[in-house]
Amino acid sequence: MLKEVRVRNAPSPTGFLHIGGIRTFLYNYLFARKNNGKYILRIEDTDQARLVAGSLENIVQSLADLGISADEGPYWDNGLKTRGDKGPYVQSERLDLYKKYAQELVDKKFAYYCFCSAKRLEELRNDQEAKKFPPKYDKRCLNLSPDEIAKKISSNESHVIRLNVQPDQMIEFHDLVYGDIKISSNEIDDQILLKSDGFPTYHLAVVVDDYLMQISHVIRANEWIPSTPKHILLYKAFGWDLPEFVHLPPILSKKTGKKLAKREGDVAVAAFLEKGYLPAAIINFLALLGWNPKTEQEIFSLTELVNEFSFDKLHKSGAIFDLDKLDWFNSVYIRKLKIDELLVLCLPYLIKAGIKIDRYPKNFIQKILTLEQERLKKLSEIGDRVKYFFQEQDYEPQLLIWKKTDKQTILKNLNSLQKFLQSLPEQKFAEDALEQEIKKFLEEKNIRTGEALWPLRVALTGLEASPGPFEIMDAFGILPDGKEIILQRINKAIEKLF
RNA sequence: GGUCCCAUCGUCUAACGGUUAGGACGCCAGGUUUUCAUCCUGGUAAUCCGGGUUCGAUUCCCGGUGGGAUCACCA
Repeated sequence: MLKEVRVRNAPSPTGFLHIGGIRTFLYNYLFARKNNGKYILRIEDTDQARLVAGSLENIVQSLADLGISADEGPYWDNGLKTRGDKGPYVQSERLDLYKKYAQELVDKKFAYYCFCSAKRLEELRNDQEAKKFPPKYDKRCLNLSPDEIAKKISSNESHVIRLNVQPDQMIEFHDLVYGDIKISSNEIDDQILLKSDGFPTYHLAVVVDDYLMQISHVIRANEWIPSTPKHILLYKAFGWDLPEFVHLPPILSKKTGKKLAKREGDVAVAAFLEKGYLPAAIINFLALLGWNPKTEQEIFSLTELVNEFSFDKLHKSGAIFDLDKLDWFNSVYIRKLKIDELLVLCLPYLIKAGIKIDRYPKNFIQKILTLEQERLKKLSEIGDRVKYFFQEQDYEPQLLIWKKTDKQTILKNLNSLQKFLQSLPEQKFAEDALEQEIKKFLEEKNIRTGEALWPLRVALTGLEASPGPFEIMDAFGILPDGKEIILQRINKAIEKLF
C-alpha cells in the first residue's frame, strides 16, 4: 500500500518571503494536491540570533495572498492561526523532543558531547584551510572519558552534541529529480546537532520533525543535496525509514547568474504584489521555471497545474528569473480580468495616485479602466495611465502636429472639429455616438482622418500614446460636464498653436 | 581548493537514437489602425568542445571546458 503523501515547507522567520523561494512552496503544494496528500507548514526558528520580528506573519500572509495555504501548521485567516494534530509546528516549541533524540544518539554512540571552544574551532579551521584541507572537526572530544564528560557537564561547561561520522562509508541516495547521488562520509563533518543554547541545528530538527510529522517526500532546494547524507546518517542511526528526496534546481538572478538572493533588491513576494503582479500570474510564471508539462500550453490555472504536475517533468538545471516574461504573464492575466475584478484590484492604486474616485460615477471609472486594461503590464501603472482623465496634462504644442502636416491645417481642423462638437447635443456625447458623427463630418468636409484625429487625441490627453479619441470622448461623455471638458481641452490646444 | 550537481536560441523550454531542432518571452519587420496597446503574418536566434558507441547522436558513454551549489553552535 502506498504511503499517504505528506509534504512540508519549512521556512525560517528570518525575513520576508522572497520570490524565488515561492517556487519551492508551490511545487510542494502542487504535489500534495495532485496526490490528495497533506501540505504542511513548519516554522524553523532554531536560530534565535537571526529571528526577525514580523517575518512569520509576512511569510504566512504572502503565501495566503498567493492562494497557498497549509493543511497543517500556521495559516492565515484574518490573522495568524494554526491547525493540525502533529504540532507544535514551530520548532522553538519542540526543544524537549530534540534533546531527547539527541540524547538517544549519544547513548547509542552515534553522537557525542563536545566542549571545544569557539576559539579552538576557529584555529583548527584556519589551520586546515592553510593546508588546503576541507575544514572538519578533529573528533578530539570523542576521546573524553565518561568521567570527564560527567564532570564537565556538572560544572556547567558549555557544550554541544556532535554527530559521530564513521569514515570511509559510501552514502548513497536516490533523488526523484537528480537520480542516484553518492557522497563519501569522509566529506562529512561531525556536524553539531544540538547547540550550546539547547536549540537543535537544522540537521537534527529537520530529521526529527520530518519523521514525527510523517513526511513522505522531502522537497527542497538543491542547495541541500550536500547535507542530505548527514540526514541519512541520522535516519539510519535512529532506525527510521527514509523519506523520498526531491531536490529542486535553483532560480537564478538575471544579473548575477547566481542563486536569486534576498539582498538583491525588491525580491519580496509582498513587493511584487504591491507592484500589481497578480497572484495567478506569479504562480503561472514560477511554475514554468524548471518545470514544463511538455505541451505548448503556456497559461495554466492553479487547478491545471495541480492536474499536470509531476516530478519527472522537472528540470535539473537552474532557471534565470526573467522579469520580461513575468510582465507578459501579468499582462495576459490582467486582460483576462472582468471589469469589476479589475476595478477592485485597481482601486488602491487609483487612490494612491490621488484620484478622488468617489467624485465620479462608477461606470466612468469602469470605462477608463477598460480602455487601459490591454495596455497594463502591472496594476501599479494605472494611476499614471489614467490621470489625464482627471486632470489636464501639459504638453508641447509640437505634439499636436501629425507627421508632416503643417500647423495651419491642424489648427483649421481643430477649429472645425470644435465648432462641430459644439453644435452637437449633449445627448450624443452620452450615447457613444461621436465616432460615427465625427467620421461622417470629416468625410463631408474632406478632412483626412490623421490630420484631425491625431491632434484631437493629443488635445484630449496631452500624450504621445493613449487610447483613441473616440474611446476617450465616450468616457468623458459619461460625465455630466463631459462635453464641456472636451471642448475646453480642444480650446487649450488651439491656444497652444497660436 | 575538496565534494556534489548541471549544460538546446539572449531568456523559459520541446524533440521513443532518425524532425527543415518545435513553441513561448524579448527583439525586428509587415498588416489592421488617427498614436499606443491588443490582434494577425513573417523574421532573427541554439544543441559548449573533443573523443567514442551506432548505419545514424541534441539524445547513450568517457574526457575537457564552462556554470552553479556546498564545505558554520545559518537555515
